[in-house]
Amino acid sequence: MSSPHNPSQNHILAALPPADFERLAAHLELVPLPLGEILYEPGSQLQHAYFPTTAIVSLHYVTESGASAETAGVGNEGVVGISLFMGGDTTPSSAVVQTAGHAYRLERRLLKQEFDRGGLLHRVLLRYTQALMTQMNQTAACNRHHSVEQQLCRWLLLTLDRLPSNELVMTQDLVASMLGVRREGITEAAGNLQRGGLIRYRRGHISVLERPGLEAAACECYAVVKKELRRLLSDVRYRQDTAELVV
Amino acid sequence: MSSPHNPSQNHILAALPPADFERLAAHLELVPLPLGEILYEPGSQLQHAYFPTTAIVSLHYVTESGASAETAGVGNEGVVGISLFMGGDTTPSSAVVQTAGHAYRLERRLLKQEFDRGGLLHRVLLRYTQALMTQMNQTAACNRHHSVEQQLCRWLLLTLDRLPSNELVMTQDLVASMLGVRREGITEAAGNLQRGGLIRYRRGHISVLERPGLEAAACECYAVVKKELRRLLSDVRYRQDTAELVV
DNA sequence: CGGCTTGTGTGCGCCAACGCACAGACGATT
DNA sequence: AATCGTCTGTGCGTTGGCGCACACAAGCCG
Repeated sequence: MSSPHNPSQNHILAALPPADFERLAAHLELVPLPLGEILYEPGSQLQHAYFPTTAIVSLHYVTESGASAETAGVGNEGVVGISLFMGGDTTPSSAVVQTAGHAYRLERRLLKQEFDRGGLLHRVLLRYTQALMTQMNQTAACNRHHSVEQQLCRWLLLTLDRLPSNELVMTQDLVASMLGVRREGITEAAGNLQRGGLIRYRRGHISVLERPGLEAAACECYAVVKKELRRLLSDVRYRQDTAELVV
Repeated sequence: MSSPHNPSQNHILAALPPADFERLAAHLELVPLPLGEILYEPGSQLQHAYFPTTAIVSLHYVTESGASAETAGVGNEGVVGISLFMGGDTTPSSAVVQTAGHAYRLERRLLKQEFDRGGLLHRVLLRYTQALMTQMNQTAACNRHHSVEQQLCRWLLLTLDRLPSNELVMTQDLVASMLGVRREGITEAAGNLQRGGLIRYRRGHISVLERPGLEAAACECYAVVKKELRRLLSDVRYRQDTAELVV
């Protein structure tokens, strides 16, 4: 009887105490996020914050010469639109849907209002923002010092952690543009991983076969980001995810 | 009669309305920050927030293999210790003094207290944090796509903007470790810039001769960061910097 | 003034990643 | 079942940055 969608699928929303949650729930609007949809671009004034449930959004910067690089990703653990409550309203970066799915969105004014109440949402959003900073930090260091293959592993793991299955729908070309490297570089790195039995892929589908192996092949950055996310969001209360699968 | 030091030399403190400022002023402690001093490291629990006046602090991450990379810098425009009010208390990165000087420090509890009042400090700190994120973002993209020489220019400009003079005391070795590149890479890039008449250096001293030229040689990242800093902190009121030079 | 520490210049060989070009292979479509 | 667009494999030559080794120079200090 219930929809397969539920705001509690997003960890931030799930962390709210019932009172706060109910106050927001009425204003949360479920929206589909198709692959490639742009949530915001450098100049644009963001109108909503997005709390992904099944979608994954990539935050990245596009250089003047057209090259791009992801600096962080956002899935059901977070929210897109930090700048709304941080006070800047916009950012020089962009947000693009990397994996199609759904998100609940909340109008800018309502988010601000709730944030300014200073309740748990305030606390959780700031902690999440810090986790996001860790991700950016780590991406910066990773871009400087780690190989494409290591970075691919890191990225696959981070993406996987935001998905229910162990398969992601993603062409090598797309992955390359996320990491800001050549498509051929991904072909080669992914080939190595496949030969090693860690992953398997075919035309736009990548599945992870042996997770521990992937973790070993990844640089430390994955673990650092993961650990920090857990640390920062663990002591907030989590609402049971009561979404029943509709069959 | 007055000390050459004044909390208003820090832009964040200077932005506070008199009432808030006075409340804090009594608890601000002027501390010298010698080159190389470590304000925090990955595991450590930070006890104070630091508001630099003349010092510059480098936020960076050290990889398992010992390589390091700066992800952002903090001078008199900002504050070291974001995690104190963001709620995480620590971070996986480090903060090291890059240019010796002074800072005012504020005890953790007092900072939190004032932050939680929800006054202007709250607002300014969050906006500053967003600016800091922009810096990290940009560093990530820059590390991926821009040349060592471009990055050197960006870094020189950002550092210069935090100093009163046009000379910085800094060995090439140190610059290299900031950018996470080889010392020889800096020698070469700096040599080019010197031949082009943009800078001049001698054993640990770098002076900028032609700023516009440097800006032209830098990648866009400098301008993006600078513009965002201005945008985010411009509409807050600034106390006059009344520090009189003591002769 | 001479010596020593500490920066800086330079010349290798090396390698990861790049840019380009094209062949092949998959799988959806009709 | 044939077709065609899209995705993937591979093979170049090129290059920016790395790692190492060592020569030299600047300036502090006795």
